[in-house]
Amino acid sequence: MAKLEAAPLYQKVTDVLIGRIGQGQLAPGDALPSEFELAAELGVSQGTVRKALGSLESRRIIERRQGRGTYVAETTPESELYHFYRLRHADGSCATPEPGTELIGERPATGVERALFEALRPERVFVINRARKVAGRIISCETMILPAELVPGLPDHAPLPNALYAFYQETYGINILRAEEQLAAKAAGNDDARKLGVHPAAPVLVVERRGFDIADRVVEYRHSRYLTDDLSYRIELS
Amino acid sequence: MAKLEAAPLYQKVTDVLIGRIGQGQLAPGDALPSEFELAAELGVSQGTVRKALGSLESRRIIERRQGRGTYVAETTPESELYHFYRLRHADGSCATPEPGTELIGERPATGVERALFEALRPERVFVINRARKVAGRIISCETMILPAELVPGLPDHAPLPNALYAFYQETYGINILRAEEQLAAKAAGNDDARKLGVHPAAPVLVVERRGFDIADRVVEYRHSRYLTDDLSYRIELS
DNA sequence: AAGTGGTCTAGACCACAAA
DNA sequence: TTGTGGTCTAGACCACTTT
Repeated sequence: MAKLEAAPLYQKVTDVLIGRIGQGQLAPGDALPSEFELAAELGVSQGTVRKALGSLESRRIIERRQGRGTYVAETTPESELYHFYRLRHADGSCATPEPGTELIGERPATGVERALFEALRPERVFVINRARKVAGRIISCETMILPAELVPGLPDHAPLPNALYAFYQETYGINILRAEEQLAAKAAGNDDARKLGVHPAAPVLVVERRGFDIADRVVEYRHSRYLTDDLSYRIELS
Repeated sequence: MAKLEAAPLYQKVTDVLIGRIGQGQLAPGDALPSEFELAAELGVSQGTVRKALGSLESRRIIERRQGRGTYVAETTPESELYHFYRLRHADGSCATPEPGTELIGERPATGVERALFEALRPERVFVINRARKVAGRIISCETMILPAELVPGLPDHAPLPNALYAFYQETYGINILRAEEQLAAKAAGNDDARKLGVHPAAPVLVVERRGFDIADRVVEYRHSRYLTDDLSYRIELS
């Protein structure tokens, strides 16, 4: 016999809900139907719906509050800052960034970029270059690259807010749920040294990030260079 | 009325099992009783035991295999290498390290160290200094500090194996489940430059790590310096 | 065939939030 | 008071592994 019905029921429920959220049928902040309503609608028991909702909650796609209901997760500037923004002072407190310079451009995607955004294979990309300060001193310069069709009219929103991921979500319904990063210590080099106001041989922390959306597609590539003389990049491995 | 019975039943079941594993009553590799046996023994339903086991599995404290049973997780050198060892080649493959120099010492704990290992407040600590190579070239030097009472007779095991966390577990029953890290790019400085064979101004990736055991106590402090000219430190944020 | 974990159901009761 | 999610139970059946 061929192997049919391989996926468990709760997985199908999960997929249905991810589909609705991904398509914008359920927007961030919206309430989901109650467990019993979903169960009736999808023809499964409440326990099965619960298991699916639990899985979505653990992936921070939804939020559940006893007595209130279940809601599509919103990326608030505060929560975003603490999830993917890792820069901290020596005492462990968040090194809140201030806006510096910003530059937004559009150009055709290179072959490398089309391979990177393989699920979307964009013709064109937007490129954001920006620098940020902490306590008045420039501490980072970053380059963000996004498929143009995902974020139409991006330059119209300049200057972009500090918490970019919350902005992507509010404006374009793009929800970055996880990221893969490669870190290295490098000499600044001439360009970055000028932007950061340091010597070209000064060590900088170079972070390459790929940001993945709800469907696990790469939707943002980010190349950041940080000055970590007084700050550190704090992460947790588990 | 005072707030009693605050913790849900499955949480208590989880705690009981963590206790048994933490005390060595159940050692890595051991099979747990079946769900029904645990349920009968603890006076709860099988579903409640399942929820507790699911929580332990998601924290990688146990492993469950359909048809086989439930086992206390073993940190194999392979799995450890990929969980907490983050160094990768440019193509994404694991940069398998080779042994370099190694030096183990013992000394009284400083005040800072007693504060760091606050749950244990050790009188003495072991200090491991070692360098490692990739493709014949020294790429890291690391300092590990552990409370002496946790790892008695540590120097007798020299030279220590490459996968230290698996060694801690097999030899001392210490299971490091998660870690917090602070990363920064710094100039090598004279000492590290000599150890790593680079110029004192060369950029190195400095990683400070606190390793937490099953009871969420800090059991290892690690200070690593990596050369990231050809390698990168790869992590996932979620 | 026997025993294990994996899925699914149905229903009870509790805790919390809002009207 | 009503409706929501949170906990807990009891039992059915399935899938996998070992004997």
